[in-house]
Amino acid sequence: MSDFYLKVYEIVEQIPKGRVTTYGAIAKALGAIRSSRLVGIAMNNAHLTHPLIPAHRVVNRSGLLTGKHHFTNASMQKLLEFEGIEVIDDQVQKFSDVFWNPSEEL
DNA sequence: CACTTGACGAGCT
DNA sequence: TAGCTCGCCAAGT
Repeated sequence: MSDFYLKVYEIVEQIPKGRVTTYGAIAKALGAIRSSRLVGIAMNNAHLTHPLIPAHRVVNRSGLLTGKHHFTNASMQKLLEFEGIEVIDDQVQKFSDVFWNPSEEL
């Protein structure tokens, strides 16, 4: 397990309830802004090594729920709405309001 | 071992 | 404004 993965999990675990962040923001917080894809890959493995990780709070830069197909049981949208985040058509509403920047607020 | 794919994102055309 | 290209790199075929 690389440090990158561990750091990704560390950050994702700290996303406050009712807030979301982006793959790119996480990558940036780790000092590898161009490796945002790796964050996605990390999330892909996250459910194996860190089953309780709130991956539903991580969306792409436009607030789109691109990873919803990876959620087998509970729908990503349902989880977000349960936390008070408005989601319409896979798009997080008021995205800029609920956005949590790990490099500024961590 | 080589090639493709992908939970991304920024920049260029 | 919309679409294309490239950087990045792990994991699967």
